This record gives sequence, structure tokens and C-alpha cells, in this order.
Amino acid sequence: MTAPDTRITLIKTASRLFRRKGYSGVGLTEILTEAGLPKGSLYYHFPGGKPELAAAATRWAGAWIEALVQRSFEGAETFEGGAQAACRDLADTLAQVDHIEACPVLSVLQAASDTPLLQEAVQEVYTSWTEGLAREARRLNQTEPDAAAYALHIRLQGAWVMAYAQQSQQPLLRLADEIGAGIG
Amino acid sequence: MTAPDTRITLIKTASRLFRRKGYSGVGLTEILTEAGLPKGSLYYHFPGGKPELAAAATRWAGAWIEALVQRSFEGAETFEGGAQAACRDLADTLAQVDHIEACPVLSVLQAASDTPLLQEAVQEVYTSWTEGLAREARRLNQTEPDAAAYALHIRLQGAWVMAYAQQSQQPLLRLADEIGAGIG
DNA sequence: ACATATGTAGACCAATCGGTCCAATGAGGC
DNA sequence: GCCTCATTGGACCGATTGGTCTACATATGT
Repeated sequence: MTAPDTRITLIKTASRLFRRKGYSGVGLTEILTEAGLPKGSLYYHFPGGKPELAAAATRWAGAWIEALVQRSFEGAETFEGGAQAACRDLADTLAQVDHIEACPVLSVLQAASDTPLLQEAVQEVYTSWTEGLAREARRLNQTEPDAAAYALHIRLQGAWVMAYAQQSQQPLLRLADEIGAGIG
Repeated sequence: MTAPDTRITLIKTASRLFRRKGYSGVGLTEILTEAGLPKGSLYYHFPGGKPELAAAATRWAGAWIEALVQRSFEGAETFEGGAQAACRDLADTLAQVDHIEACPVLSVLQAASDTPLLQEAVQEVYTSWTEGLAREARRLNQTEPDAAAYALHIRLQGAWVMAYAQQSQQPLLRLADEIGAGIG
């Protein structure tokens, strides 16, 4: 396996497992077994160990979701329309496997309180999401684009939590409907 | 220490630690040390071990938050007013200590995927919250009370996540303002 | 052909994990 | 005084934790 492949394999595997059991719920051995790699590779690519791997996984997953949302907004002509599309695309993506997975960033958040590296990574991703949404809001001539972006971010977060807890895409679809109906 | 005291001490201590580090991030030894109790007591009161303790802690914390929100709604004359009060009361409660703590139910959620006892407890609490809010919505003659309750629940969840990530009560206060301004 | 650098492979470590088990304690009924 | 039963105290267990260290494979440049 070539070097860059090993790195990205570790990141993807770690991210997937963190989403299922949370940062502290996954051991290095489990990650390495699933990735089919020895411990030496991990500590070669991530000398900082588990926290550094998790920070990289958080940023990688964060960028992936941001790209997904941005794609949803591409065809939209209003901010509301884009927001609805984002909710539905996210719902569909989550429903592609039998188990609804948690937000990869959230799944790592509760371990961030005593891991500065993770704290930084999470805040960076969240900030980037809000800014990305605000950019779309401005592009679509939304009044108060920053407030609208922030509000949407929060609702997506909340709906995803509920979707994960209930193991159903319904909360996200319901959010899309609410946005369409203009429910505050 | 009398029997009921021991039980509630364990629940409170566990809930507090789970909020900081998540279910998997806290060991039984840490809980017992903080509680000043031996292992025998834990397995006497919670024969099911850590999962059973966590389920009890989730329900206890869930009821506590539900009571807080209900109190916020008591003086309200509109659903929006009650929602604003709930956001602000929650923000104030979280700001009473230097560190903004996570939602106790959320802090246990990511461990629920392979722990049926926890899965049940979390779903029970979330359902109870939504129903409680819906009751207030009906009392205050909100049109579509169920939808309004669900929407508020989701926004509170999301805002709390952001508040925890940013270690600031601002997201919750901002949500209160949005509700007042009628931003969708 | 040889030296060097880049990764991989995995044995090994102390510390901690959740859990089990039983002896000691102490209050209440008789 | 004694018996009983609820509860506490804590030693102990095998498994797993994150992390370290060294030996080895492979590729590349000369």
C-alpha cells in the first residue's frame, strides 16, 4: 500500500468507527484491524497518536459534509430552496445504509474537552460550515445572511441528532418541510 | 450513607462525568472515586453495571431538564414567549459554572448504538421532551402545536451542541432572539 | 552493487477497563 | 444477646487500552 493510501485509509476507517461508537468508544486496535494495518503505520503517519488521527478525521469528514451541502445549494434559486435540498440530500445520504450514522464531527466533540487538538478541529469545521452557508445566503440575496446561515446550521445539527437517536431520516425530511412552510 | 442516598449519588456523579467526557470516556473507577463509594455498592444498586447506571442517569437528567423547561413556560402567555424564556433559562443555567456542559442525554447517545438499555432511555427522554413542549403549545393555543414543539426541540438541541462546542452561551441566547424576531 | 530513506510489521509495556466475588459491617426485629 | 438481611468495602480477574520500540521490507539514487 502506498503512503498516501495508508493515511487516507486510516482517516476514513477511524471516522467511520467514531461515528458509530464515539471517539472514546473505539480502540486503536479496532481501527487498525478494520484498516488492515499495523500499529507502526499509524504512529508513522500520525506521531501524535489517537488525538491527531481523530483531528485529521474530523477535518476530512467536515470537508466532505460541507461539499455535500454546497452541492445541494448549487441549483437553488432561493436560500430556502437550497436549505430544503440540503436537508433532503443529507437525509438520503444517511439512509443509504441500514443504520443512520451520527454526524462525524459531533461524534468526536465530547472527547474534545480534554484534547485541545480535537477542540480546535471541531471549532474550525463548525465555523467553516456556517461561513459556507452564509456565502450561499449572500449569493441568494437573503436578508441577514449571517443570521439565516447560523439558524440553518443549528437546525441541521438538531435534526441530525434526532435522526440518529430515532434511527430515522424523518427528522431531516420534516425539517425540510418546515423550512418550506416557513415555520419559525 | 443510607441506601437511597447511595443510589442518587451514583446517578448524579455518573451524569456529571458523562457530560464532560461521554459514556465511554468515563471509567467506573473514576465514578466511584468521585462518589466516594466502593464497587460493591454500584453492583448492588445497579446489577446491570455501567449500562444500567447510565440509563438511570439519562432518565434522571432528562427529567431534570424537562422540569427546567416547564418552569420556563409557566409564566408565558405565548408559545414564542415560553420558548424564549426556555432558551435563556437554559443558557443561564449552563453559564453558572465556568465550563459549558453538554446535554446529558446527548453525552450518552453515541454509546447507545450497541447498548439497547441506553437506546431506550434516550428515546424515552426525547419523546417526553417533545410531548411536554407540545402540551405547552396546546395550552398556549399555538396553531399546529406538535410541529411547533418538534421544531423547538430540534433548535434547542442544535443550539446546545453549538454552545458546547464554542464554550459559550451565545448560541442559546441567539436562538432566543431569533424566536423573538420570528426568523424561520 | 551498495547506501539511504520511507514505511510496514508486530512484539511488548504499564495502566486501566468492566465485572465478579466474598468477607465485613451495621441496623432492626425478636 | 442474638440472629438476619441489606449494604458496603475492596481484593482480584482476564481483556483491552494507548503508546513505544526495534527489526524488517522495499524503493530510489548513485
